[in-house]
Amino acid sequence: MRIGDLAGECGVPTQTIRFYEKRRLMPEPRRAPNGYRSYDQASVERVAFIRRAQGAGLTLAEIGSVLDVRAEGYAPCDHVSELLESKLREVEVRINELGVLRGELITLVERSESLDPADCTAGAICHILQPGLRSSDS
Amino acid sequence: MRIGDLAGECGVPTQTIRFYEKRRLMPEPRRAPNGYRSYDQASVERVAFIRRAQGAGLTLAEIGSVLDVRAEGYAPCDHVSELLESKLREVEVRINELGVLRGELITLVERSESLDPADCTAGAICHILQPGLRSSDS
DNA sequence: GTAAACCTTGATCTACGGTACAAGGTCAAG
DNA sequence: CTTGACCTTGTACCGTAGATCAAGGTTTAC
Repeated sequence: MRIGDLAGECGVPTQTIRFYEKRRLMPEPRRAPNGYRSYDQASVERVAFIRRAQGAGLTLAEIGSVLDVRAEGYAPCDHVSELLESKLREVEVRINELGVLRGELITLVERSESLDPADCTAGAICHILQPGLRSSDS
Repeated sequence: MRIGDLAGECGVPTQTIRFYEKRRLMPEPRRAPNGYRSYDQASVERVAFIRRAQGAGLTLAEIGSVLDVRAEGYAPCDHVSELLESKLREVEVRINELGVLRGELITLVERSESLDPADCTAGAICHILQPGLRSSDS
């Protein structure tokens, strides 16, 4: 199986396969006598794993660490669990941050509805975005 | 008032002031006879406005559009309202996306707790991240 | 008189995951 | 024998967003 076949089966461009190889996410493949990369079904599974892991929000570096553990002969489950839990916490932190921002935006939108543009002076640029919304202006 | 004074009062580096000028967020300032930039209280307010708008999640490009409207002599309130509402929708979309990801991560973490690492074969790399989680594998 | 602050232009950084050439080698069909 | 689809390597670039630094020169402040 040549690189184009693998790429086609996995739905990624051939360059991406080479890119993964350079980043050590894919092992150096066997080579046909003409120098062409030669892949098998395990390669398909490996690319698919990478894409699934990406879908779960893992970075390529994190996925690489999983593959390294597996390459050392250990089941990477504990490591994967940690990564997933850590990623989950990251996502929750981000959701909370965005929730705070959302609250501030709602406050601003409400303010904009209660203010008359005719009262907006050039010096302030726009009175919707005036100080006094946030409490911690230290 | 020189650039260092302005920067000090606003709590930003001097380079940032010049950067804002290059991006047309700050107007070209008057110059002292020696060529130094010369600022006044309006400049302080302007920088403060930019930082407040950033705090509300607006990009520098969006802030620039607000300042352009003001520069044309109009109160930018309607424009600011639209930006804030649009930003609010963006944030909510993002929160929802992250919520979906969060759900998937939780499913995976739960799965990892119910699976035995001893059952994890090398071929699959890690059985926690196996197909079958998502329904839309079209 | 020297250290700090200012001036200019232009390049580089962070982070992430690719994507696009360019110049050339290999191989089957017609 | 030539066209075209495939492959090889290496290098460079994209795009987002907001800075941040370097180099080389002038001016001010103490």
